[in-house]
Amino acid sequence: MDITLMVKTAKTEKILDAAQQLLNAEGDYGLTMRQVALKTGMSLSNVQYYFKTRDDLLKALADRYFAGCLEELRALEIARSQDPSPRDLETLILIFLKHGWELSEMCRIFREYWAISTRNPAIDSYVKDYYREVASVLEAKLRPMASTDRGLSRAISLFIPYAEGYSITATAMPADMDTMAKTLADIMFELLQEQTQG
Amino acid sequence: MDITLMVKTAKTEKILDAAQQLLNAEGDYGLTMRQVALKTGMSLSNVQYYFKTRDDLLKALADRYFAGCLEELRALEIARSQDPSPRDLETLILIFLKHGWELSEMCRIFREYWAISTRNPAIDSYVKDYYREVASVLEAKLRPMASTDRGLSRAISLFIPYAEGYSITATAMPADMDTMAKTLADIMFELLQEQTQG
DNA sequence: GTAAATCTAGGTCATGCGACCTAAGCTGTC
DNA sequence: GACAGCTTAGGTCGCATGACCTAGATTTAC
Repeated sequence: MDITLMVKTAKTEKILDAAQQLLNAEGDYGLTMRQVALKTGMSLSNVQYYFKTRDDLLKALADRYFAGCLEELRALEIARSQDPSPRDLETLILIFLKHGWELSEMCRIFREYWAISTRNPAIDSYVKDYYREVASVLEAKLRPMASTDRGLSRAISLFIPYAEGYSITATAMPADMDTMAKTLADIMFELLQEQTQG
Repeated sequence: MDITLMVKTAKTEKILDAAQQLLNAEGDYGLTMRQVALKTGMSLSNVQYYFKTRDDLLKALADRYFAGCLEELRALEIARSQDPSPRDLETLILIFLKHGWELSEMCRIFREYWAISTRNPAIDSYVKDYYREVASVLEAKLRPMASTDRGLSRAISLFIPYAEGYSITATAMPADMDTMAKTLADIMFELLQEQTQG
């Protein structure tokens, strides 16, 4: 086994971990090569040995981060009762909404990427691909419950934007989280069950 | 009439205009006192005379910006036909979704504020107040179509997060804008028309 | 007309940044 | 055990930033 590669990987991961913490706590411009060096206990030039430029680091971090989020999403199981009901969806929906309500680390980091992607084509591409993949994964998960592709497609195209937007607006909306989880579950269930084109 | 005040207001507005352009084009950290000075043709210290610190400028800009957005929203009229139908809502919904699809200047600037608000309590407060006011304005506009407060509240708590999230995910979703506008109009109409508690 | 306020300009300061360069130390190979 | 490639450290460079200071110009008030 190649020890060198292990060490290299370990250091790289250590740098990315520190970078992620900084992005979460200090934002885009709080993530500097020097702060990463400080946080990892490495010298600046050593960090720069593994990531030649800040942009390289930013891209590698985005790559790893989005991949991790997708893995987490893929691991999510949807409870399926014998008799399909909106309840099956509610649990899934609540997981997403809770993230947003608590402004989890994930939400904070995504806010940064949304802003960065506005001016960084590489990151923009990562973000776009990420959401496409989220849609694809959810599509696969919900397909067993869906009567038509059209209903499935609409249910997903409703849910993903809602969940992302919820993480921004949650605490300012009149209806509370449980109410909205139920509401959304009912709506999505209906979309998934639709038999004819409306 | 107080000429001094007029001049002061004019310069202040000029600075805020430049700051807004910078925030839109270059993001949070592209908005520097020096760049504002350059853009307005003023000296750095003159800009700093009107806004002592960068943070003051950022807060004043947010204040003006959100107020402007709300004014725009209040000016929006909802077409009401004799016979209420989802169509009445669709036009309104499309206005919001188009902003997101085209990643308008407004969307870009909001992305910055979402990120900034994560680490700046003053801006966070502006953002929260803004969305509360958006909810309140929409509530007033849609109330004539609503049968129950509960339905109204849920319709709004569905729409606002969706619209914000749509500006992020739009181009990655399987269903297109027109389809989703129709879908959302139907859903909101149903929520507004609901007679009994679900 | 003069004194006070408002406004404008120029300059300086310490700080932090990314990129780059050079020279060591380490490690595994032949 | 020598050599080559990978790894680490220290230092420097030019640049941009926000905050601050001082002084001069302009306007307003009395």
